[in-house]
Amino acid sequence: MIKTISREAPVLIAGPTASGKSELAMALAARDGRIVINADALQVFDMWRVLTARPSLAEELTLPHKLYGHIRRDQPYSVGHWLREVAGLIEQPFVIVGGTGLNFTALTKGLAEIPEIPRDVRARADAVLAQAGIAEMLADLDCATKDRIDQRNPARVQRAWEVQMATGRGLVSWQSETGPPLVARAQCEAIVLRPDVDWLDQRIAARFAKMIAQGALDEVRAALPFWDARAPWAKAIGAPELIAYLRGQISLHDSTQAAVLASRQYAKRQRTWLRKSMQDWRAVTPSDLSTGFSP
RNA sequence: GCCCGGAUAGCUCAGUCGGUAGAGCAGCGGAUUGAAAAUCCGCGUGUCGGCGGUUCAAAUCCGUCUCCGGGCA
Repeated sequence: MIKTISREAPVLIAGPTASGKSELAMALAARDGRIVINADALQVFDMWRVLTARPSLAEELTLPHKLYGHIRRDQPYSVGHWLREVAGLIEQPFVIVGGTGLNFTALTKGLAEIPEIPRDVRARADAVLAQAGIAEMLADLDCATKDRIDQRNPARVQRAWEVQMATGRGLVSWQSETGPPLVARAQCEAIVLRPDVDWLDQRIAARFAKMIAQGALDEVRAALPFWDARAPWAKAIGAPELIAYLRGQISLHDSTQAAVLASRQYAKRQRTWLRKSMQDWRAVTPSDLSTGFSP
């Protein structure tokens, strides 16, 4: 199957967690001399290698990998940062691989250029939401924005509020000026991995057991002193669960069960995204894939 | 063998005075323009353990059988 993938065209690989994306990306990188660019929101953080199933040190030494583990926990990071970094990397042959649907949407459909939200605005937003609630925030938004966003979703309302406060302009107004995409879908070999659900569930469970065997607990223990459940890096699946174990709140068995469950639920959400927004991508069943790659 | 308690959705359990049942979790479907591994929305027919009986009407009352706990022998 891998022989049918273009050697020249840019390659995008999306798919749910644990579907074997990285392996395919590395096989293509090795075959065509491509760099591997990460499109996964959690694999950018430096403190997680095992827990986010980042390529191993050996793999990173064998093939050029970009945007993996390069963000410290105190650095702000988002799709916008990611997209700007990608823009500086695509002069050379590449394969972009990851499970974050939003990143691929931003890449192939464009992202509005909205200034970064200052820390103090974020802090103010957190306070308003906690003390006054969503209704208070909605009152500060323009009609067009209110109509567009999901008013019941605090994360979406807060984002709109922050943009309004930081720029004096409505979110929808900014979004209406979204420019052309960085990478056009038409010029790419776009592949979406669609594993059988039962197959994936088994892989997820097996992979978490492997993570534990490979030292995931050490990684989480190292993060314990500065643990902040609200921080983006703390959202890595398995991190809150293993923290609870290290704090003696639950057993390792229960912690593992909870992490595996959270992974499955994440995969479910990814399936919904991939199904809808990657309809024109080439669907591949990973169990049919034999990449032959080993570092 | 006897006594007590239990058996209701995939799981854990509610269910009043008899009017054929509903929560949480799981699961499924959906949304997604800078915290996205985030965040949010929607979806509840199941031999009420089996069989008989009483009743206009039984998850509910009675009998009996089966299984699971616990106790006494």
